[in-house]
Amino acid sequence: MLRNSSRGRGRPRSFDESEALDKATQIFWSKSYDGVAIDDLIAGMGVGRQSLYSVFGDKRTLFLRVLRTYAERKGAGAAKALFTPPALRDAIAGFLKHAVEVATEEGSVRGCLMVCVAPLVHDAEVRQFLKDAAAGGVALVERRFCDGISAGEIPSDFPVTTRARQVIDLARGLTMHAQLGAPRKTLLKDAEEAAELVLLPRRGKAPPEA
Amino acid sequence: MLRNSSRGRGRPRSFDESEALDKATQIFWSKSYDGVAIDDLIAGMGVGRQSLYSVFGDKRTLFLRVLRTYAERKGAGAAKALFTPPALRDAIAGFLKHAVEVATEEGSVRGCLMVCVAPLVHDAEVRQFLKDAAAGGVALVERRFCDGISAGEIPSDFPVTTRARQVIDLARGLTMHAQLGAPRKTLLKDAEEAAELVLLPRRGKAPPEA
DNA sequence: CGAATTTCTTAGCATCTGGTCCAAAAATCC
DNA sequence: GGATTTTTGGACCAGATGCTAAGAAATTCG
Repeated sequence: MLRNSSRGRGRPRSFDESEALDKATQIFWSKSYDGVAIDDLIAGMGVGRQSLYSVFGDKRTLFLRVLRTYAERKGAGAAKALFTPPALRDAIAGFLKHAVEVATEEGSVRGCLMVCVAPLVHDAEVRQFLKDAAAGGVALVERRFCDGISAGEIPSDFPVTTRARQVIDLARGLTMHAQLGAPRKTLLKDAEEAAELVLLPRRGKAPPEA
Repeated sequence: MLRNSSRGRGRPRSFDESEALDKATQIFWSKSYDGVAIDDLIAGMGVGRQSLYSVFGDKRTLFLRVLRTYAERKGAGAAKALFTPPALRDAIAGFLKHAVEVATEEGSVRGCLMVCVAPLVHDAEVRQFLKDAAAGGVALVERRFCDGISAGEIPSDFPVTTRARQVIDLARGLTMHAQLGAPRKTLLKDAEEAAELVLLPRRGKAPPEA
């Protein structure tokens, strides 16, 4: 019953746990929870049925773990894209472009687990996770806006929370377009335009000097 | 084999076709294609199994019909919200608010069939339909922007296509928030703010006089 | 009324679903 | 080598799945 994570007494595993998890991610991503049969997972992950259940638990548990891992990774990438560039404008554009790049990666599935798949999993825990993740994303962008205010790149009355939410919405929109098959090139341009939009000063304010 | 749509020779129908279709819409909407079993439809639509198949075809066909009907209705509502108000700003705000209202209607399911459910139906025809519908939505908003240019409400270099796409993206974002449980009041405010954002003049241009 | 036509009801089918059981295999510890 | 521990592979299960078949019921036409 116990796990043989690294070295134990029993028979060694014939698969790599995190590798199998990545495979599972792709499977859920491409077939969307309900469309995935256990047999799909077995075939795609290279794990026997019994091993799957004893290592990852049942389907729902596995999906939750996949979702958490995915979110963690994506969150890290987003944060990097957001806080690395010194200029606010590059940061926001980079954030949106990052979303596009992830959603249009070659060899992977189009779209995004959290935008296109998870929202309609009929499960309270999944829903709560998504809420929290969305709030986290907004908070991240908001923080970056605040940094921009400190740096004098945007006026101090910039509606940081509202605009942060809008950035997330636009990112979602881009991701959905990606899933529907829009070409990466177009989407990257849209991302730039979205960044430009969301950085516009409020009505009645003069634009800041670059 | 033939249909007894209004008056014919055989036994009369015991259900109203379009009423049953509305029920089906609600069912798909709340349980998302894969989650719907034929028995759910039978129970929810008040139609016998055999009748369901002979009148509506199989599950996929029924869903497609539901989707088309839904889209038609929603498109009409959106056009009305968009072209009724004389002021451009009210039109855009109204469009977004309309989306929110539909997505948060009491007694109905939260969200939107076309935003939250259909995107992950793994079917070429459905996907094409969604693409076309999205393009149609963008075109509608774009046309309204053009009217706004004619009326002198926005400058003639206003990026109508880009902004139209962004309006649709923001509407989608609002809808997804609705599905995740955001209160209508908040969403309506967000819709106003989104309208404001998307009507901002481009950088370097002075705002137009009201 | 009887023939024709259409819909309704019940039963059933083959397949797939998520999940469990159990014995064999492969490693370590003594 | 033998006991112990863990993973593996396959058989298996009860229930749900989408869909079809066959006959009874309800209506119109002659």
